[in-house]
Amino acid sequence: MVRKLDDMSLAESAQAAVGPREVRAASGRLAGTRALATRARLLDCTRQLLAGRSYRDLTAIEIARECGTSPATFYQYFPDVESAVLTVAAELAGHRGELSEIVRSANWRDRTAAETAARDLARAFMDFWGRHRSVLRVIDLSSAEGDMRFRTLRTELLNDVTNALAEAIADVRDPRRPGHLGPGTDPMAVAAVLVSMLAHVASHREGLETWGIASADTEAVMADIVCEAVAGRPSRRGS
Amino acid sequence: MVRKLDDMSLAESAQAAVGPREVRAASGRLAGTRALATRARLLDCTRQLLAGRSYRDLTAIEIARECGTSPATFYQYFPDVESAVLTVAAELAGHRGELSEIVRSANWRDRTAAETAARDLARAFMDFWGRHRSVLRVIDLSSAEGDMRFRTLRTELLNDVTNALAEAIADVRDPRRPGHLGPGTDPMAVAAVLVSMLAHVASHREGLETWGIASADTEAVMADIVCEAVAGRPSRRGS
DNA sequence: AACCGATTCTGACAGTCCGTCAGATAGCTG
DNA sequence: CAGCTATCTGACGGACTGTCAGAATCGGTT
Repeated sequence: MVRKLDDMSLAESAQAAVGPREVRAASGRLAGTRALATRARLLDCTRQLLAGRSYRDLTAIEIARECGTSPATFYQYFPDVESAVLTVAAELAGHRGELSEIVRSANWRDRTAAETAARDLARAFMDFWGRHRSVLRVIDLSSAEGDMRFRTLRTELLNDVTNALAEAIADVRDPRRPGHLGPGTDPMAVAAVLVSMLAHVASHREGLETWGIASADTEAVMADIVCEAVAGRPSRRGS
Repeated sequence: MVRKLDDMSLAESAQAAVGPREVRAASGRLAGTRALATRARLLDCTRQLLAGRSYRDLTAIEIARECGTSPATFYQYFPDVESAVLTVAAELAGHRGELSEIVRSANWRDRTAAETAARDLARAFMDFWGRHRSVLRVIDLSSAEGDMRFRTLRTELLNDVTNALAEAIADVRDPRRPGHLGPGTDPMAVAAVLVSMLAHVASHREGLETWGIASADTEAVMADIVCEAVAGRPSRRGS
């Protein structure tokens, strides 16, 4: 019996010995070095191909070929292409701190600091999406299609920033400062909407540019909107 | 020679007799009633299946089966599954007025009217996405993947609203009214970001609800943000 | 250095889907 | 009903899926 390694990836950490969950044959053994290397190579190829082919056309055979191994080997490690992609996606969750850190470390009560933080946040989203766009696209589609594995992952990924923003909003909100979104609005809803905006614009940056809208502009606009929503608008400023 | 009908769909209108563009055999003839009916039936099934299966698993054979016809028939009308979906998607472009109308018919200089319009717009996005989510998802993915056919379509779909918003923004902008996004910001960029936000939140409504954020709240938040960005914020209001 | 057991990989196969013919069927006209 | 044309489909070669049983490889042992 060969134990499938699929679920290992979802929690690369401690609980590698979760449940037997034997999918193929005998022996509940862990993976050796060679196996781990092969698996990693397969994941690399998956990531790489995903950046080129369309998700719909990504095929198990092609991944195996690109990796210089046989299709059977692929199936040794992943039950299907989706799972391999899910695993690649799961690796992104490790970087989730990058974004929330920016939010948490800023003092949103100070106008100038807030403006800088908002700008940094927008830029960070652009960066992050730029580096991982192909994978993030798939996460988005699959989670929108209702696949809970991807939806959980997406939540995990964005949870941090969203929470951080919600906290900042709740923290800054002050009856004496005018200009916030209505006091009745749920900070979490505001945060979620902001994150959605950042994510989507980042994801379609290329399209917007094709259409004649410079990234620098969208970045600035997003920063403004974030800043307003979180820190509120000072009574005078714009033109 | 049988003429492929694929491109017909992209411009159901006048130019049905575009170019010969014979893909299969002889005779550059137009489709008869029966053919049109079959094609329409195939499109219906495509739409319907897309709502259930995941895009990745949507297969030509399945569409044909669902439709009670043979796979060969499917290929008579569409070169591949993608094209069928593209055609289904193209039909949505016909509804693009729904959204822009809301923007155009409102008087954004009047605060109350602007608030109502923004709210209506948010609701309209939610509605529209609710009705066509499965197709819109695919448009999003494919255009993000760089497929120009889908990207053009997406642009066509959102162009109207975006332009309308940009016009509204430019129109309302007035040096004496404080509270707008920086005067240097490109109205088009602002509009594009707003539309992105609306679209993405609408597309992930379900996910947000699962996560405990009520649609009514997100709707309100989006409306607020749109209103601010377009009409500017009055010097006093929130708590 | 030759052997052994466990680990890892792969050739080969049955099943399904893709995409394309040539030819069968159905509809219209006289 | 004959004849013509538009429309549909059976059937095929080729590709991908998913699963074996057995081959290749590795680490350790004598």
